[in-house]
Amino acid sequence: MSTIRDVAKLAGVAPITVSRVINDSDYVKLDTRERVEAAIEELGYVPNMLGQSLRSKQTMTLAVVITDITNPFWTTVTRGVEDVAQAHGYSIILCNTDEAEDKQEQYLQMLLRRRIDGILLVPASNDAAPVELVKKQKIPLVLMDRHVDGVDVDVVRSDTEEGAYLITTHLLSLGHREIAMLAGPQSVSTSVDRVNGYCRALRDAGLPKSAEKIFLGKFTREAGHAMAQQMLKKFSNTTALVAANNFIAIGAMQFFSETNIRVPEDIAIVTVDDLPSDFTITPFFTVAAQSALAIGKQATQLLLNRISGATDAPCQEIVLPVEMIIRTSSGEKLSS
Amino acid sequence: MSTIRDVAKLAGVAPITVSRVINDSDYVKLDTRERVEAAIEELGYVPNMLGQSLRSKQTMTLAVVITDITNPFWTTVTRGVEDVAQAHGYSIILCNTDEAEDKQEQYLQMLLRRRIDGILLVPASNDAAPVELVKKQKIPLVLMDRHVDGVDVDVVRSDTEEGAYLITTHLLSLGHREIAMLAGPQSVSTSVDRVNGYCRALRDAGLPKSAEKIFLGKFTREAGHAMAQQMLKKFSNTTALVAANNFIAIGAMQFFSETNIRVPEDIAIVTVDDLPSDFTITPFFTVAAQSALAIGKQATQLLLNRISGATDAPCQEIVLPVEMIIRTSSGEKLSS
DNA sequence: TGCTATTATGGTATCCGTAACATGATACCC
DNA sequence: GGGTATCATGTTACGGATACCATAATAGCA
Repeated sequence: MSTIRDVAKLAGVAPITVSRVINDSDYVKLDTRERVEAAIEELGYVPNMLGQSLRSKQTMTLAVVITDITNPFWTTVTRGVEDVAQAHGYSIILCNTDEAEDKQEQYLQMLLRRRIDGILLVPASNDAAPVELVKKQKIPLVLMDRHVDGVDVDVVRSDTEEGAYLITTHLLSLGHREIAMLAGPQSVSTSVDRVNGYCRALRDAGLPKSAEKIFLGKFTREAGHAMAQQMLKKFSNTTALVAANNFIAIGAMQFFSETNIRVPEDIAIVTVDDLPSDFTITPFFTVAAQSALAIGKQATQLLLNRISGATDAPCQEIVLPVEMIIRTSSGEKLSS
Repeated sequence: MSTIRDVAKLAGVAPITVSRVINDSDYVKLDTRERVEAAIEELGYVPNMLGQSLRSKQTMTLAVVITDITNPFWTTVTRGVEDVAQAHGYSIILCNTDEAEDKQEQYLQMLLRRRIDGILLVPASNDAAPVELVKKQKIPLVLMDRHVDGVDVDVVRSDTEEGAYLITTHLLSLGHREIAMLAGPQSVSTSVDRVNGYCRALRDAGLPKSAEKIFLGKFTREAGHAMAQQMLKKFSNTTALVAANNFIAIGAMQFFSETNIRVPEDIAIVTVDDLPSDFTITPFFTVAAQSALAIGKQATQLLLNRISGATDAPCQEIVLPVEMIIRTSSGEKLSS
């Protein structure tokens, strides 16, 4: 693969002149420019970005560190990131942590070595250490979807507490009183926030004691299945269910379907996070929908502002609104 | 951000000694090593991979060029790529072409500038030019899912022709005779292959003339919706439908649901590509399922072999088997 | 003609890490 | 003691592109 010097030699000029032609950065006589361009063409020369980056201290690369690209929510977030990044000439490196802190740590170290221009991180846990690690190296960082306690850092997320509040309140308004919650892990802020929203709704309805039917697990279909089973065993009088995300809801649905429990007739379900409409024939779940695309786009925009120095305001937390969409899974108003 | 020279100065050694410590590459006295490590710690030194890459001519980076990360099929392919890449110490750069040739071209140029070690490409079209572009620069390249005519290049894909054949034959075995096909674009090999599988099945059943009910569109829900509408207008006696992918199937389903046409009672549907089980409560479609994960993994493995020089065999085409899964959308055996 | 402004091009050093080679010190053996 | 093998560290140059400074040629103007 040829270098700028090869091109220079062939065109009979100095390397710097070739550089000027490539970057349109300075005076070059038309005749010289044409000779250089011919040489570039002849050699199939492609500028080496490594050299450029070493000099300019810019890699034009952002990293997206998410938990799992297989999850349509992160997929959509990533898409938002990619769109904005690409429009500004940045490429993105993709990292799946699988919610594992050691994998996350490993990835972050690697990203620092790569001199990435900025990182978009969905923290695997509430631990501040990884955030500190990145901040110490002065690499711009924006958290997506989840916040981390005790660190000053930019965050772009949805108002997921409000989302859980809305859907729980909806169940209450339909007459439900025995409402269980199937949540995610305690180490993840979105899980905690959703539990809080659920509790607040019950408190506001004067039913603080009901808020004991909380099950902690993971944000997965398997966990939803298992938690639904436990829940029914422990609280058989439950008439409605708040799932902390769509996978939990689907897992629970599968359990109910296996045990011939009808939804919403026997038990009503609401959940946070919609399923992408492209994958569903008839949308079924009553949900608190958040815009994954907006999270990705806004986070990237903020990150790019930090990188360019356009925004030097103190760290901010951007909280996007959620929207409740009422469908069939929450059922009708209870008659009794 | 500190450099190897800063560390060397602080530890009172030459830069190369620091390099030796970092890479464990040569003799270093224990006492010196400790001094260097202390200096690294104190400065928070992180080696700059740009310098390393410039020297070693390896970026330890692969690119995944797919059409849309929002599509669960590509998502799973990407996941397979990431898993294998990560296990071998490679990072991946993600590119969405949206099936647009100009976007693809732009991305490929950028990847060449970045001196990526290898590219995993889902070609946006049948055009050989982009493949030639990459091959000219001697960058290892493996195509995924789709093949391109007239170029010698590695390909890893599913036997999608056979998949379409299987599901069409299944419809025939149920007694259907008026079977339409809703296909993707003509410029994409998987679309053409699936049409061919459909035609072969009809030919084998002695119904060559039936193979005229072919509609070409895109691999999207919207296109599926539109094609289903056209199809019924043109051939109202159709009793069964072969969709070229799951999005088309879902779009068609939505159209039928809007117009009160029952599936499978009024019209049976089969499709290529399963929906990820995590997103579905009760799987509905009879499908020819391919393993997206396997495509990603195998393609990456092959690419890494090419990069390391382990495989210097001529270009190969790896065709993975598909599996038919019979569910409700194809219905029962026709009584008449 | 002489002077400054603009245009056009090149030399050298630098970004950061490491390969290649060189040197020096210690250990070991006959 | 002299010679070789191993250990330990350093010097120099290079990978590819470009910022900075320098130089030279042309243009413009009094």
